[in-house]
Amino acid sequence: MTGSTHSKPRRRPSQARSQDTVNCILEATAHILRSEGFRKATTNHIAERAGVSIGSLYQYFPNKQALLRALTEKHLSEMQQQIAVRLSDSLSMPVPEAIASMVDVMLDAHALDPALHAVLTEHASQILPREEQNRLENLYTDLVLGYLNQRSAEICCDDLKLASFILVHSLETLTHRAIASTDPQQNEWISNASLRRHLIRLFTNYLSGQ
Amino acid sequence: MTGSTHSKPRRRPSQARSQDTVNCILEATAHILRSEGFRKATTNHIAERAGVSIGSLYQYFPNKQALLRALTEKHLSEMQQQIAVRLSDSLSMPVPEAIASMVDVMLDAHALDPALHAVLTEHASQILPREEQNRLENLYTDLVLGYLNQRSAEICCDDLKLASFILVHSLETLTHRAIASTDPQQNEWISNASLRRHLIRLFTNYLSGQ
Amino acid sequence: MTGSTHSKPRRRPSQARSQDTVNCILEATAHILRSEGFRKATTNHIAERAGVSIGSLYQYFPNKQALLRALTEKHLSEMQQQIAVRLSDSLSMPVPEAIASMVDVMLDAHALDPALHAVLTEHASQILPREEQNRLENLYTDLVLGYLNQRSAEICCDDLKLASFILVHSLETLTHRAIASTDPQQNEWISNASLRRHLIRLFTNYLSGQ
Amino acid sequence: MTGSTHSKPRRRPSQARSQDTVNCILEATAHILRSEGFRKATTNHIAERAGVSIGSLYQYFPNKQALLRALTEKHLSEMQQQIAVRLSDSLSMPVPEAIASMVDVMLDAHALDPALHAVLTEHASQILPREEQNRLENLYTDLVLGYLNQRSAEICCDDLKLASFILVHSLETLTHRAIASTDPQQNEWISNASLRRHLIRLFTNYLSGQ
DNA sequence: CATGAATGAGGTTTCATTCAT
DNA sequence: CATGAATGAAACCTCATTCAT
Repeated sequence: MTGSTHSKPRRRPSQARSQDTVNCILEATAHILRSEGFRKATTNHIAERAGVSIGSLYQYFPNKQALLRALTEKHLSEMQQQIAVRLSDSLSMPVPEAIASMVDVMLDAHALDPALHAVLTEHASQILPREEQNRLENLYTDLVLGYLNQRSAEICCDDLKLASFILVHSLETLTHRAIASTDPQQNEWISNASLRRHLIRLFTNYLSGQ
Repeated sequence: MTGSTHSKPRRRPSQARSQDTVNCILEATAHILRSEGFRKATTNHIAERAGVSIGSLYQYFPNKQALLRALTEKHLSEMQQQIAVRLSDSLSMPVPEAIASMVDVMLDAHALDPALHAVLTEHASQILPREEQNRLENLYTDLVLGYLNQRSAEICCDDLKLASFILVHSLETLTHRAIASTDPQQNEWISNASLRRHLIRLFTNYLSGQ
Repeated sequence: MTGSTHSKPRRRPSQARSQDTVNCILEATAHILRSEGFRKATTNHIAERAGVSIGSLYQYFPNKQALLRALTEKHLSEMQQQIAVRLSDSLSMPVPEAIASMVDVMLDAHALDPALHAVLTEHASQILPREEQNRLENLYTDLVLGYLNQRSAEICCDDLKLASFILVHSLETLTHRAIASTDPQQNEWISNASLRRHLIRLFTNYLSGQ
Repeated sequence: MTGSTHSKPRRRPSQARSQDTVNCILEATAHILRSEGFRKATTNHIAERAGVSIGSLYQYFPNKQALLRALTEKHLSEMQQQIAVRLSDSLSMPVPEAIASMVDVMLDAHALDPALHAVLTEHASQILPREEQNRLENLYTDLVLGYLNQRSAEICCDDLKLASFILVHSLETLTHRAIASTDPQQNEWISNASLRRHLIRLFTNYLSGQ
């Protein structure tokens, strides 16, 4: 029984320490971005907060950009993992259910780490090359476009590409702004339940409207 | 006789020159932001481009933040001037026309200086304190909310505040992304005309839908 | 009497200060290179020794390379100024006198700032791009080659290009090593007079030999 | 029975492996110096290329200087081995043959590993203390001086020490520059055969000239 | 002895800001 | 008021070296 399911203690010790350090650095970066903002995320500050020397940071990340990129990719891939699985389910549903599902998925995904998401999104242009930014955007619009094409019979729309653009971006912005807003006043009055209801209506009426 | 030709130039000579210098600096800042990006907008570079000494720049603006703030406020107030006048007209129209008008106003406003608008928006958090950002946001949502309240009879909606939030933010994002996007592929397929039509339908169906 | 010959006090004050600073930085660099070596010539150390802030150093030189390049060019141009004038005189003399003159010129030129010359020569590859190094080398070989071609009747040699290569490089190395050597033992026994005599004989016999 | 086949491999197992590691590190250093230059020769890079850990490198060399010194000494001793044997033969010949032989020896020695020789020579001051550099230089000059003293009857020269200085240094520089030059233009036109002929004439005429 | 993760002093460079002229 | 030379804190990053495993 070499491969029992409950333990992975045999990983090589050196690599375990490395992975710890890497995680430590990434988590420190995330923490600083969340609580102190982009400008305070200097490599020295990150290393200090991670409890490692500046040299260690540069052992694992060739430069600051790469560190931020790695964090962004990790964060986005965590969101995507959530999203991809559930979205593929949605894509077999009829329009109203599919929209409801999409909204739910998006709300949940943004609830994962809203503060970090806000900072990373806001500074995307300084972290990722435009090409990569577009790739990420198209990832969703293409997914939705595929779905809309499939269901075009139920949809009253002359430009499905534009429709997916509108759906994805307004959904993204509205969930983002509603959840990530650190303004206590706003957070208060936007309940997830009613936001959900409104978003569903916004999109349903848009696609199926007369 | 509002403008006698011979007396005006002599009035407040120093103040006029001051205003010139200030405008010069602001325009240089805007130009650099548009064409070279946020990172290249150093105070020295701005002063050089404006044709004034760095010392003069600091004569008129206590620090870089203040300069960026002033530019942002100028830009937003120019947009608002356009918007406010025409929006107040819209506010007396019935829902469908009002929405069409709002969309038009927004599209026009963003067409004013899209590149500058993109940069300022993206770096808002580094320019304005959150408080000020919220103030600007509420400026629109409150305006729209006021209108929706006035027309609540024609609207099928249980939370007009949330509705105005949704309207303002998705309108803002979608026009912004559609216009300011520098991705040639996207610019190509999003025609203003069809975007306009879709936005109108999105919001009309949302508010008046069953 | 605005232009009296004994004073130049009207130069613009700002530019005078700048030039002072630049000279100060260059001299500090030269001093450190001479007395502490290439490795100790850090930008911070240079600025400190020059009595200016590190910021000032970078106001006048975009980077360390440029500073070293400027110093090298200044040094070489000072040497060349000496050399060029006198060498052009030599080029009209018959072979034996021309060689004697060339040796003298070289000895004098290297006596200008031997320690600095040694360091700059040794690290040329880190200061100048190879292309520039070659350009400097060819400057002399071409000059000598031109002379040899002109006097080819008096010279017993089948390959004047190779001859000029040999002349220039051994002259350069031998004067350089003899003068710049900081080993007191060697400096002692190589008198300029006898070195001069030997070099002249070395080259005269080479060119006019049977 | 000097080489029994079955016993040798077992002798000093650790020391043999040590020597292997040391050679490996030295060869890696040489390779990097030759192909990537002095600046890229970092201890970590060397260790990686040698296939040993950075810790092991420091097991065998107390610091980077010592490593470079060891490599330099190894390289020079390999050159010297070639030179010493053949030069001692030359020293019994009459002047013209001796000079021809010296030139040949030098050309061959420099052809051994010209790229490495170039790098080590250029950075000698950062590798060896001046004292050691002088020791190496004198090694040759003293050898040649000894020969010249022995043959002083055939030589027309008033200062044999200076003569050996001139011989050794110009021979060294000219072979070095002719061979190690990476400038394709120069490499092309300097054929070893004609360089050899010219060097022989240069030195022969110098020593035996009227 | 081997390993390689970790260290941190110190290098280069930037840029908002000040202040003597 | 205008100028622009000067400032220096602070950012990013390197690499020789150490030391726990």
